[in-house]
Amino acid sequence: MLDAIALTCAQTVALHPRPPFHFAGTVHKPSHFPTPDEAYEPGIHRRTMRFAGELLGLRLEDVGSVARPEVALTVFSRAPLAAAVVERVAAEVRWRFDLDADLAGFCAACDDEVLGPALARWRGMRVSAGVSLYEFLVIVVLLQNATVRRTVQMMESLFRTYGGRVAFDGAELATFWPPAVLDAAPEEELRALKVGYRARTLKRQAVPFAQGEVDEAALRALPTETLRPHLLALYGVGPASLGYLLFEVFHRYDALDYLPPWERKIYSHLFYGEELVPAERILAEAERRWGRWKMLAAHYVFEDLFWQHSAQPIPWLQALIRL
DNA sequence: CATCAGGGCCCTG
DNA sequence: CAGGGCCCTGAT
Repeated sequence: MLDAIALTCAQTVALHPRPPFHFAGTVHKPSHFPTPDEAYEPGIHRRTMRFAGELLGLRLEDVGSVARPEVALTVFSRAPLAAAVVERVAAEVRWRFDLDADLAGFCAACDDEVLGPALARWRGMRVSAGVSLYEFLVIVVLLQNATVRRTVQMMESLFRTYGGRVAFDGAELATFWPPAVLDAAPEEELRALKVGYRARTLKRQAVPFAQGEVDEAALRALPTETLRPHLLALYGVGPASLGYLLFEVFHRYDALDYLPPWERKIYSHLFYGEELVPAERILAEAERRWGRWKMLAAHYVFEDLFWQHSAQPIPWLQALIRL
C-alpha cells in the first residue's frame, strides 16, 4: 500500500444551487453501498476526483438553507490550480450534484399521498453521482449478479490494487484508477481479485475510455432517446445498468422503464405491503402517479426509506440488504 | 456434501 | 428471440 499523496493546496468557491436545495439528501445516498473514495458527515461531504488531468480532493460544506442554499466548495490539489481549472471543477460539481436543477415543477406535480411524506422531509434533494461516467460504469458492473456484500468486496479489492490514496482536509480517501490502468491489467490479475467473469467486462469497457473515444460532456447534451443507444453500446451495459446510468449519471428523471429484482422487492413492500408484486404493476403505477418525474419521485421514496432505516433499522429491509 | 439462485449481460443457435 | 454460461457466495 502506497503512502497517501498530500493535497496541500486549496481554493474555495461559493456555489449557489437553485432553491429548494437539500444538502444532506443530495450528497449522501444511504441506499448506495459505501465506497472508500468518499465520506459524509452532517454538513460536510468529501470525495476524490480525477478531472482535467488533476488528482483532486473535494470538500462540499453546507453553508446555506433549503430556501437560501449555498455550498462552499473547496478544491484540494498537489500544486496550485489555475483559476480556469477551478472554474471547470466547479462547473463539473454543479453538474454531478445537479445543483442547477429546477425542481419547482416536480414538487408541485408529484406531491401526492405516496410521495408527500418523503417530499416534506427531503424537498430539494437531487439525484447525484459524484463520479465520472467511467467510474459509475465500474460500479454498475460490480452490482451485476451480485449481492451487496460481494459488490463491496470486489470494489475494495479493485481500489486496493489499482487505486491510489490522497490526504486532504484531515481526511484520507481512495482515488479511482484511470481507465487505461484496467485496459493494461492482465485479465488473470483481475480474476485473482475474485471479480469473476467481470474481469473481462472491466477490461473491455475500459478500452473506449482509455482511447478517449467517449465524450461524456457531449453525451450529457443528447436527448434521452439518442443517448440510450450510445450507453447500450458500452460493453456490459444492458437494461438494468442503462436505467442506473440514465438516472444517476445523466439525471433523466423519467428513467424508470425496467425494475431490477432488488428494487422490485423493496417497492413491493413499500407501495403495497406485499412480498413480490409484478414489476409491470409497479412501473405502471409510477407512470400514472408521477409521469415524466417518475424515477426522481421513486428515488425520493427509496432514499427516505433508507434514511429511516439508518436511524432505526427496518427488519424487512435489513433482510433484503443482507441477501 | 451438493445444488442453486443472485442488484445481468453477452453470445450462440 | 430464447436460453445457456459465467465467477463467487451464502442459503437450503
